[in-house]
Amino acid sequence: MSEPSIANALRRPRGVRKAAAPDAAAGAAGDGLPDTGHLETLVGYNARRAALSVIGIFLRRMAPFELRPVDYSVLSVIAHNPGVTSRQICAALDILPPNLVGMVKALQRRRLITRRPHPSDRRAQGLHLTPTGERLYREAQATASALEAEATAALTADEVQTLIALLRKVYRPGTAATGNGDAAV
Amino acid sequence: MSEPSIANALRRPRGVRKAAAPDAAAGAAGDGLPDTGHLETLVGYNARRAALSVIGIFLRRMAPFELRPVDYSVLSVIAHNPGVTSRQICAALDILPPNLVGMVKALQRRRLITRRPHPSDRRAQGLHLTPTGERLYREAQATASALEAEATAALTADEVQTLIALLRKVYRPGTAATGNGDAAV
DNA sequence: TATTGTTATACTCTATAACTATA
DNA sequence: TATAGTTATAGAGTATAACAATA
Repeated sequence: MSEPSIANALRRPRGVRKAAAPDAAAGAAGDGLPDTGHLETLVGYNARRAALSVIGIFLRRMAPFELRPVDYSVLSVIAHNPGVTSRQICAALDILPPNLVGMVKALQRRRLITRRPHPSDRRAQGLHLTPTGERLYREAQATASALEAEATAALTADEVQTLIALLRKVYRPGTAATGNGDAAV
Repeated sequence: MSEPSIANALRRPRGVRKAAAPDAAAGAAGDGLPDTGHLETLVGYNARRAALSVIGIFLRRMAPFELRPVDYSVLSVIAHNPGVTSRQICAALDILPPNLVGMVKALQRRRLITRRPHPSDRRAQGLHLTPTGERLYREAQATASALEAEATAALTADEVQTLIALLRKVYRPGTAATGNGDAAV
């Protein structure tokens, strides 16, 4: 109820360039950008900026589908796990149950997903993509791949794989991630 | 007023492990975690998770100083740019001016920073750390370094530098970042 | 006319409590 | 007693409009 939220602790930067100076007060106010050198040595700061950069591109490219990153994530989990329950999605994406309700409702209202009785638990309901949802998800997934390529245009394919592997070692220290997320190590 | 915010577009995941399955509906509800393999191939998803992981550690370790990431960033910019103006901080950290006002007020109320008339612009005021602010920032900076080491414990020093360089190439494609953020290339 | 800093405020996102139906 | 899903709501973060003082 009071803990500063982890997710909202991320700020959103736009175009910091390089403008180091021993004293920023010289000259008129608003001259050049102040030095952020120290912050740029921190993995947290750089990871946040990179994430927000990619998300900015995501929002722009996914706008035609009216899918925010979280909506795409939910659709993706349902697409690859037909019959998955809300509870499972919450656990996988770390969404709190009350906050997922509205998203599922909205996707259902758009006729992208349906809910069917769970085979063995009458409390739960399995989520599935509708044919419309499958079509839209297929296009969205292609767009996501294209957008990722755009976001990482400055990197080689090998560098992208290295980057992903290193990021996983940060947030999932146990797993010795080496590759593309399917097999290997 | 209506555009989905970029910063809040980041969600906060916690402990996704690996539990691929062709159909998640089998078994009782809430069995294992559904497959998130596709999402894990995306730089955006992984960067977000890594950033949130580091931020979680940051919040815990910085709690004694009562500094959120944004507060630490603001203090850091002031510390390394004495006399910097609010406007410059906003530009460097991409904070909107109305949202910085409260932070500056709070830091001032805690006697960590002071505001002095700007030498050449009577509209602006230069921000400076107080001796108290300098002491606290020094400790906070040491804690930030320690916390970064903790957050990247699974990586070698070289891997950390590689990771930072690659992240910079994502959010700052122009700059051929190679090293530690001070000099080089 | 443009900019710095500010107030007020609306909107979005995140988190907690509490309830129901079922296990 | 515990869990899936839900409602309601509190709290934190992000965004825009508009203003006074100064450039």
